[in-house]
Amino acid sequence: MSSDYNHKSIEEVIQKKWDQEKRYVSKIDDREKYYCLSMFPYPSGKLHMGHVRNYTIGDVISRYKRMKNFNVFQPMGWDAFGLPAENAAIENKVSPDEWTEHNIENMKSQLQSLGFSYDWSKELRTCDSNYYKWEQLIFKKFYDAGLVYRKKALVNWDPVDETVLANEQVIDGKGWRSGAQIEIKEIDQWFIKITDYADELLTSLDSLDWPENVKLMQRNWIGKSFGAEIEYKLEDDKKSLVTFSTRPDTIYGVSFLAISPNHKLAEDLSKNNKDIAIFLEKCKEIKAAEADIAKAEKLGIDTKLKVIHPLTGEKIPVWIGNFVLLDYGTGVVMGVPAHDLRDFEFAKKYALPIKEVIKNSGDELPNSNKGKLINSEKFNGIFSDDASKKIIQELIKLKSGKELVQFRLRDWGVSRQRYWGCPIPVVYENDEPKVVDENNMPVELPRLKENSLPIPLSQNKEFINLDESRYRESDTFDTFMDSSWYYARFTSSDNQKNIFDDNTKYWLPVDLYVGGIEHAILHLLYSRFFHKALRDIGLLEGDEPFKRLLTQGMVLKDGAKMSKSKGNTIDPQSYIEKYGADTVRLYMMFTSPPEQSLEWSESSVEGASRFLNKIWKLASKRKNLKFEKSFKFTKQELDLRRKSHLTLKKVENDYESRFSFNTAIASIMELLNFIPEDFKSESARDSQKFCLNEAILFILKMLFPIAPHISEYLWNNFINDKSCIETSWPEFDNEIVESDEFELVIQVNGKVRGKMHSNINMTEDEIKDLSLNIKNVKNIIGENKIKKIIFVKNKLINFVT
RNA sequence: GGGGAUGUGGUGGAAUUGGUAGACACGCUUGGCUUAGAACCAAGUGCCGCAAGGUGUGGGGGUUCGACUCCCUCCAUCCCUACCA
Repeated sequence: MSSDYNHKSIEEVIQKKWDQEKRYVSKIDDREKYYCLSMFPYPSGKLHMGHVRNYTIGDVISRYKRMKNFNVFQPMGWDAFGLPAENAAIENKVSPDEWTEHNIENMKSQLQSLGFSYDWSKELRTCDSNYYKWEQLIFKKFYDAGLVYRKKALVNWDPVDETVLANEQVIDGKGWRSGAQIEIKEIDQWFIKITDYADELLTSLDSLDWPENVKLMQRNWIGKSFGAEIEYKLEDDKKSLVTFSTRPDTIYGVSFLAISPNHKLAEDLSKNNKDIAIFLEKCKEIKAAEADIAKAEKLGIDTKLKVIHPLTGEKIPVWIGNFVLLDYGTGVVMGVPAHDLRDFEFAKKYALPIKEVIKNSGDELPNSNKGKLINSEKFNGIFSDDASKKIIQELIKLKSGKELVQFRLRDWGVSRQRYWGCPIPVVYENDEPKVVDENNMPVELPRLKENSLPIPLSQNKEFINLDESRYRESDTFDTFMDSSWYYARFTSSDNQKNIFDDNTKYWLPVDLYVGGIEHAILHLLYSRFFHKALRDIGLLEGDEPFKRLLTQGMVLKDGAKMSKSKGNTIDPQSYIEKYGADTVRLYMMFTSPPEQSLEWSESSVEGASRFLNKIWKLASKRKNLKFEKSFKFTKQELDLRRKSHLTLKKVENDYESRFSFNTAIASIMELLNFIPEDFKSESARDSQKFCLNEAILFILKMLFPIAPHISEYLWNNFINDKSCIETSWPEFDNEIVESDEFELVIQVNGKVRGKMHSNINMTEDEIKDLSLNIKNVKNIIGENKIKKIIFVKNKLINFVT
């Protein structure tokens, strides 16, 4: 064996071996299954550091689970539809499918060079008609189940390029290419009724082993709120405006109603009122994204209409407000300036009355706290919650309102006006939409003619026009549709006849899903919805797709997310070449815990490489020794054995329940540092050599999930039999781990004043006497009386004076 | 605007249940080896102080014998916000 650690040749040899053995092709067997999935990448061109981190975490856990005798399934594929392919086509004159194909090849070879244990036999890509024909079938089944409908919805329209823009393509209200002022336009689109499942999506979160913050985000996103629908009759008119409010207790504080600029009434009024028409035009300039609407200056215009307050009979003005969303509630807000910050600002700006109806001592206006009602006629003095109930009862009596549960969650608009996506399988016959028959699926995405730019399907006459009376839908699906069910299709991706099969039953649900925190809401919620809907259709079993979730933090450089526009990207490839896959993997796992963000540091990579070199030096020239009964261990030898077994125990816990790989690596490093120099020399006694070899054996096993190439290579050389490093995990010996000595901490008033080696069998009194005799402790206590002694067994004693 | 995180040495981070703050690593300093450098090896390294000791986990306040950890409050940074993936 060579004396230098040569990562290149080692990694090649080991990867070839895995390939020949087909080690990571998974089949159903008797062992407990473990489906470990990392979020598949969009094939943007090259792997970035976020991918490397994500996939290393998934691979470490997969390998560890394999050593623990689980039947592990870890597939990989490509989320291959999306906007960047179209952009690349426009910029570089390559067709989206060629560009995507090329990127996949490139990224696949990068993944392979990192030694991830994927079952490539199940690889899938969402842009294959073999994949998306099933997506079209799912759409049909959803349609048949009443989960699909058509509705007008808003899009960003670029009047110069004559195209719909994504939110990220709108910069400061202008189109990113044309620079034209974008408009908000309303067009017909397909929607999926995710709101039918709102309640279940909420309640079944409780059954999931997910990070609490992700569950909380989903709960808030679904946003179930209890409130009332309250009707305000328009003066001089039979019509009325209906508002939704979660705070009916503040109804006596209403000083205006605000309706959305997209509300039908607003549009009707604009026909005969120039000022309103101008105002609505102005509102159309604001980007449709929620954050932009919320940040924009709050503007309004008085419609001069008045409504009648259902309880007081007062006349209340109706305004149009640019901050009112049509999609949430009824598109009409009741303005209570005293108890809502937004309403307060609006009222101040337009000199509307502010009437306080909830009183808490010390609260300044505006405040949205609950409290006792004032200025509320017969409801005065009643507390908010109770008052809300009574007011709703009153409104019901007057036929002016009802109790209502409202969700913030909106139905999912899945239509996209793009080329590079899955065609929505619909044909219009005399303008009536009909979902395409299963026999006529897939509706294939038409290929581009050579050297032509991707045009939206709506402009592709050959594709669209079928005959005189029939034409195709020209929108494609949101790419979130593609990624909402891939976890299930992975299990049966080689089955051309059926969407799912027995393998699906065996492998699902995903036992661990690893991916970026940025997907906490949308992707994860859509997938959960898909799973439930597919269950109700009879295609899948179980209530949830992902049993356990690990959300990894971002990789940062100079405190910011790595991105091309900031020019702070680091290309993993050069590091893989220079230091090898094992070093890159080790670095990634060592630098910070998986859920935290990771700050890239150049020099720490070298540190990781140095550590592997040390392991190589220690292990490459040794052969394992079997335990001999004749060994009589010295204290120093026993100390090393204890350290080895303790480390094993800690690392197992870190892998198993905490996913705390950085601390696992730190303790392996500690063990390595702990080995006495003379144990390594040629002249060491056999019992010393045994203790050293035991440490090496453990180190190789513990390090394998993280740095598999070097560990397996050294293992094959070190161990005298033909055993495979990946098939077992060593067991620690509790008798060796336990020690009857510990270091006692002695405190005076909670401050450490001394330490002492103690035996676990010592009584509190013995410890007390010994501690009080320590010079420093004596000095600090001095003349003071000891009022109290806190004694924590096998840990500390604290004298309170 | 709403929602979710994070904040500890020069740097990445550790402290798992309220019980020794700074493990492990990077960097730096000094020394060894070397013609020189790289690599490697040894020692040191939160801050103030010669020392005794004091002080220290974003700021301020609180609970406790004891707080990075629990509570209140303020500040800063990052992520998501429904057409980026």
